[in-house]
Amino acid sequence: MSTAPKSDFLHVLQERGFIHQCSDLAGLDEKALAGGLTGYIGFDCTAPSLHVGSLLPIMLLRWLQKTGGKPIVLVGGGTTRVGDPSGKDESRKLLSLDDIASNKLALQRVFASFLRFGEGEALLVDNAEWLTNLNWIDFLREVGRHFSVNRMLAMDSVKLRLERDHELSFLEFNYMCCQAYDFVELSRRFGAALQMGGSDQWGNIVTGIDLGRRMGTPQLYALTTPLLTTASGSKMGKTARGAVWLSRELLPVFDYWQFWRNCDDGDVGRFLRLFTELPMGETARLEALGGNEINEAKKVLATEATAMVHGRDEAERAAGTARQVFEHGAASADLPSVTVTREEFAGGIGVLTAFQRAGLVASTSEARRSIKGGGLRVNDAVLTDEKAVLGTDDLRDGAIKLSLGRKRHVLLRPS
RNA sequence: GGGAGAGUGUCCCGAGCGGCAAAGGGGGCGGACUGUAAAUCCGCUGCGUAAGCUUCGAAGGUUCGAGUCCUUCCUCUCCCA
Repeated sequence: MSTAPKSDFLHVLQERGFIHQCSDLAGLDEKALAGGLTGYIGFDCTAPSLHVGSLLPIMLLRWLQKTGGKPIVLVGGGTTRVGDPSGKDESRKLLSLDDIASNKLALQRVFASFLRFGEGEALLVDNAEWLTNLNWIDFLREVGRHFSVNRMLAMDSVKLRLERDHELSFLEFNYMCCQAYDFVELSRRFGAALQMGGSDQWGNIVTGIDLGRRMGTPQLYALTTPLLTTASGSKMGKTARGAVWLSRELLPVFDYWQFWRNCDDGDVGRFLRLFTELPMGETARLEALGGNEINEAKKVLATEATAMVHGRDEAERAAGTARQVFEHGAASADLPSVTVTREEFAGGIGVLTAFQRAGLVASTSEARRSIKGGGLRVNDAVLTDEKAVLGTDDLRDGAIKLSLGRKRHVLLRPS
């Protein structure tokens, strides 16, 4: 880290704070400078979409492409079939092949907004292509003999387990080997020289480099990002309502915008650097805003980060909706909405049911409690009667505005 | 294979003489104060618009009554082999 990187790629990553560890910064810099650096990151397809927790690695691939490199998204179609052992106490149900396939599609869709795919551009490959056809004995003879158990035992992830006498299953041990082998395959097939990932992936990546050396690939490199926690110390991307998804089917664009808008003051600068592509001068200016003014920075952050995933138009619209709702205290037709059938509406809907239907509370019992605490509002009026029934009289511009607290609003419309 | 211990409110940790919808935290949500922030203070945190119903690893049993006692089973941890 003594000398500043010369390549655009590493220069950007360093000044924006993406780099936690690198196996050989100078060597990688040379390689990037020579042009055509191919790097990849692996993603499991266990979930129906990606959430903000994966955003950091995604940004790495994006920067790689922007600075002239070639990013590869490695989908863990093969490894997912085995089941990642790290999700331990849950009885890990094996995902059906159909689920894996549909999750993979969703993954593709998310990446489409971050990377350019096509001839000579970004690539999306599935490790099922080579992993599922492996023969156990052949694999042991050709690849397995290169793994040094001595080395693997010395790795932090393994060592910790052993020292604490925690069990480490053979499957887990092999998961690491699969990942290492992926690196070699990607090097051979596509000339990938760099694998990136979160700091927890360090051991796995380095094992891949080691395997590559023994199996005669060109020099491989590792680069990891810092583990991202919020200023209040919690893990990023999980809220009580669930993960902050990157696809609008799972999380409305407005809610995504709100997620960024509501970040801690202390996170603004870092997030601007990591999750937007604003020039450093601009991020520094915004970060320096104090007191009330920091809110302007948060709006910029929210809009920029949202634009990256959902497009500029959608982001601006979310910003506009927020302005109406929070700064003018008005309803907005663009708030997330939930529809109920006309017949149901005609008969009158109890408020408890209405709020549950809107997804603002999980159960009618919870709705009841929230009413006692004064947290629910109908058309901006605090709700006090849990027996109240909503009907046509409550419609304002064809919808009823239901609110939970100051921030969460949903429109209920008859359809 | 032998011995010791543990699994509690579907977020986590964690008390629980046979009367328990179950102490206490953390987290989360809501309210007040603010700036849609942080900190602080207060409230809520099983389902059910009622009666009531269902929770303490699983299944049985004892009892008017079981998280608590008995039996079997499952899972995890520790010690010996």
